[in-house]
Amino acid sequence: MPETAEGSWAQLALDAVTSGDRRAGAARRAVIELLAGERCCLGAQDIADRLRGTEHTVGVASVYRTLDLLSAAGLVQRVYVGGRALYEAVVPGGEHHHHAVCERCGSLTPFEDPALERAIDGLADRLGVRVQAHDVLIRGECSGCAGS
Amino acid sequence: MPETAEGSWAQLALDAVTSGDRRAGAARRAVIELLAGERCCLGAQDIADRLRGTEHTVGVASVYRTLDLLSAAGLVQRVYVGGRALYEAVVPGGEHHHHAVCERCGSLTPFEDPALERAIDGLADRLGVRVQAHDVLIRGECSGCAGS
DNA sequence: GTCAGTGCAAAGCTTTTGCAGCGCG
DNA sequence: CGCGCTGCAAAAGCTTTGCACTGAC
Repeated sequence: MPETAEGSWAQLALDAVTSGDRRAGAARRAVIELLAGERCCLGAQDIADRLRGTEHTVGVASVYRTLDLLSAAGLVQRVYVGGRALYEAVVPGGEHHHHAVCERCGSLTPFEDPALERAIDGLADRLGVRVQAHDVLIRGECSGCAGS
Repeated sequence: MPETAEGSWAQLALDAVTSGDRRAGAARRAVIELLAGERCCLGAQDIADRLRGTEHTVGVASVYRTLDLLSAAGLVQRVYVGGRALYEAVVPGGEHHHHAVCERCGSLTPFEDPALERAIDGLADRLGVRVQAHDVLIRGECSGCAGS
């Protein structure tokens, strides 16, 4: 989904996955294509299931292996919610967002907040750690569920 | 570990666990006692293992059941790191902190930051969600590992 | 032609559930 | 002395690993 000046996320992902002596098989291409066209987080099993009926069935193992590769390259963000891992395409160095999960209906809402990012940046110095990444998860009730 | 004016966290936990028609068996007492004397996060399996050699062996199932109870009462905080759940005693309404995990050595460092809390509070209004809780996890390299 | 990638199936882990018996209140 | 709690073991998920085979380069 996200576009950059140099090319689409899908292109970046393909590059990452074919760098070195790596090769781009059908499974990797299929996973990347699906992820590129998706706006919300997906679980590994979801990805395999969605690909099952299409031109090429992809095994769960290949999904995990591809996601590991992309995650290491900083091209997918791993979000743990409710003990499960969800994956989402992100452009490294680009805008980055977090999620609010509704405890009632389970819906996931993405959001971004500069003040939050600033607070975390400031923290890095104070703690004396080299921050590579950070995850924020808000848990509560979404506007739809709060009314009932 | 945390103390309040009304009593220790252990007492609060015991109260929570015996409210209504609930009873405090040996397993619940043992888990609460262990958690009360621990300053860092523990996994469910860790808790069961530590209790194995003591006066009373506690089954993993009882550990999970006790943790669920305490979690629902807001007396333990669940932290997902690396796909596993870790548990930690917290005083509801008291100071509350988050964690930085070192990607190199796996060490977990607690921290608190008012600016971060303010940013999240401000977010609640803007998003239109009723925020019940929030998790923040910083991933990077701790000061010890960053040098090498 | 070589060797990385792939799907399937089996294994590994964490967490949940079922159950007979124990023991708290 | 009833009913909730407990430990054990089995089950249920999610994720990883092993392996023979396919197919990219």
